Amino acid sequence: MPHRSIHWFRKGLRLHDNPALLAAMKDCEELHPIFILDPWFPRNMKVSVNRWRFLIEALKDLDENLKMINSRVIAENNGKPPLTYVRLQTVLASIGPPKRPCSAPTKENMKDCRTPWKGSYEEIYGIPTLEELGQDPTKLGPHLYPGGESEALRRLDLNMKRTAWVCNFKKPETEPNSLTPSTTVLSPYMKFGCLSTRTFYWRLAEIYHGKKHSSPPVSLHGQLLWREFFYTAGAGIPNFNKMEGNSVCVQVDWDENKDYLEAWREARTGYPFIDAIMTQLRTEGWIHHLARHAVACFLTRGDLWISWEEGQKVFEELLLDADWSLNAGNWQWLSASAFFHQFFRVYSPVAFGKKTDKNGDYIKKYLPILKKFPPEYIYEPWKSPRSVQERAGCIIGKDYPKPIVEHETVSKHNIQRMKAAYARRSGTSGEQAPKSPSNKKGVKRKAPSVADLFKKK
DNA sequence: AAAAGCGTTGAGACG
DNA sequence: GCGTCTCAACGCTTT
Repeated sequence: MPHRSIHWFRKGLRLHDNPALLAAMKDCEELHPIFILDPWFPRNMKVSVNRWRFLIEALKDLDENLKMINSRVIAENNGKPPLTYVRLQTVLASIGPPKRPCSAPTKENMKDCRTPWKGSYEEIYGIPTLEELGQDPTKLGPHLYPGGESEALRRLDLNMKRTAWVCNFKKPETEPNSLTPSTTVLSPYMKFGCLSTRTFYWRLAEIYHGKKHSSPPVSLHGQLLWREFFYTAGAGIPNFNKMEGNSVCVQVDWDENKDYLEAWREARTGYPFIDAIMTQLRTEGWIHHLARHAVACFLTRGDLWISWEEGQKVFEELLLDADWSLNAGNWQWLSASAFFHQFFRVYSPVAFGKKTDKNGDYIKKYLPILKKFPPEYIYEPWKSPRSVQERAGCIIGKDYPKPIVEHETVSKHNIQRMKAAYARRSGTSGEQAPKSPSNKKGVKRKAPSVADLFKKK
């Protein structure tokens, strides 16, 4: 049976002739090789610097050798995670497609296998209710995406039935503000592993077979590759969910602005498109990818100049599909901190939504207070004459906030601030993509490293 | 219109 | 003549 294992390296600091390590890897889907450097040791045992050097070298060598047999993508790219999608595709082309999924276990598989089950099982190990978890069920939003494998497979089937839609799928052409999702919303199921990536991949491959179909990066296959793209980045780049100590992340002098951050999080920026998206996020737990673009750009480089790490926290809390690497990676992308560098391309919180929803029906759905505004003012209600606001039963500044910033002004200013941040990056002599990723000094970590644990005390 | 950086490519230096 | 390295130019970037 597939399982996870921990291999505790104590004295056998080697890969060769290591039966315990081999046994740990057998049918193992997740291996955690560990060595315990007990801080007690240096405090209580006198060990010469020569011996320490020997141990450190042994651990480094072990670490390198373990990496060699792991992380195939990253290894294929000379030990560095691919920083562009094209590069990832090149690497994947040499690795080939993923393995076929294995079939689900049946009663037959369980024939000779017992599950010890006592009467008190439910009571002791049963799944807790929301109340028992300290959650308030009255705060629940609409139940649009029920959890679980059964729903995942049902949803997959439903989507895969539309073969023409699947073959023509181009992500940038789907709509961020349609009233029902314009994409599959399989991401929460992927995040929790209710749906296997390989199952999804091969279902698509079967549908594509012999037909004309879209390709990565915009196709559905392409979406799965984006996931791999950020997974390799998240696995291979230290401090990937932070700006500081993150080698691919542009160091930006973000503001701390509690009021702006709260306004953004609580859907009262005064920009209906932004606030509608943030409302959908809070109530339903899923928003379209391009809607994420719009609010992420607004929070960071576009308008509010607040660190992407703050946005990351809010998404982590509210998104059903929040996935560590994808969340960190996409926030860096949208804030032009990494992967994407054309910071002068700023989403307009007014114009962007209009492209696919002239009427503002999406805004009216999530911000019903604005529903009586005519289409020409729905994206910019503060521009409407008083009489229009009265007729709509919504006075701007009283019933719905005025814009907290003036987009035209702040976005221009922020582009200049981005430009300065990039100039500092290339200007400061040191940090220019070091040759080997291992030899970067001066990198500060926030999480305590092993070394930190040995410093002081 | 231009703003940036990644990765590739091709030319040239070097051994 | 050949392989390796360095450098600058260029094309591309999910909207």
